[in-house]
Amino acid sequence: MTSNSTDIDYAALAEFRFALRRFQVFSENKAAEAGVTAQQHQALLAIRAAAPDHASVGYVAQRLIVKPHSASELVDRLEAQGLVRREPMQSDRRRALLRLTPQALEILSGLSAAHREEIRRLQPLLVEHLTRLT
Amino acid sequence: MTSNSTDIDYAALAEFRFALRRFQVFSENKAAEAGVTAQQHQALLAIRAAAPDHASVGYVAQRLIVKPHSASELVDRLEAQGLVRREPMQSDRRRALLRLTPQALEILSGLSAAHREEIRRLQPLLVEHLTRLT
DNA sequence: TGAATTATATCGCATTACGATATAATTGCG
DNA sequence: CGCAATTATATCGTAATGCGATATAATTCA
Repeated sequence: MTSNSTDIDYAALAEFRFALRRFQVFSENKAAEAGVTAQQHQALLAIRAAAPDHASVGYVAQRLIVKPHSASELVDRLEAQGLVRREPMQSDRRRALLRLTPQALEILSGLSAAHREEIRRLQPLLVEHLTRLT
Repeated sequence: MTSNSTDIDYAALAEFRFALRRFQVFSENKAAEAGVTAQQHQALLAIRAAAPDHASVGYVAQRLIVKPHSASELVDRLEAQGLVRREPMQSDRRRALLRLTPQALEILSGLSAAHREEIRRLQPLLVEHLTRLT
């Protein structure tokens, strides 16, 4: 019996998810080595990549796809670690403008370089999985 | 000033992570609609994709990259929901052979079809991000 | 101006993976 | 062969984190 396009290739799906999970574990481990959690790393990256003076708690919530109050708590923890500072935003005093400290910039630089290399390493595998599933 | 290969493209990294995060949220939502957590879905998929009679607690731990006792707890929860049964393994009585119930097979079938479609939809975007980072 | 909306924050809770530890079964070395 | 080491799984208490519900302050707009 031959397979057709409506058969589900569970093995291919499982392998794809395994590859994604390995990347996630790599990322968690690198973040931990740098002294932050994976979510904190993502927040630092989102803030760094935001347009100048556009990084706010709400912006972090949007980019990490978490509730605004969860982003607020995440930023609390980053602030407590000295990685982020909240400044009042001149244009809208409800919003907190988020700034990365030099320490955060250094951590993010190292993590980003490591991640870029890992993504380069995984790229062929991921593309192959994506192609197989398409 | 032009960029060189050692500059870090934070925006590209952030966009890639955002795309991955959207897929993760899609997956969590679909799993929740089907009455399971994302981890439970992954466990069902891993068990389904395993070689016949090779699915054990330890196998789930390997494929989900969690500690064996975490996999044991995950399987506890699946068993409590009637999605997995533990059978004693004839060849090694330390191991539990995991079997999916008909209900689990049905849930997994629906989730897998939805995920395959979403992966097809996201494929060009993910490949573009991967290419940009390479 | 006052009601509705938006942005952020606080509190208690539920979930879940983990470390430490335990137990049972299997393996392998002397 | 027999016991020590290893392997597989399970249990318990804990820590981390995102969420719902709720609160407060600032802004918008009818």
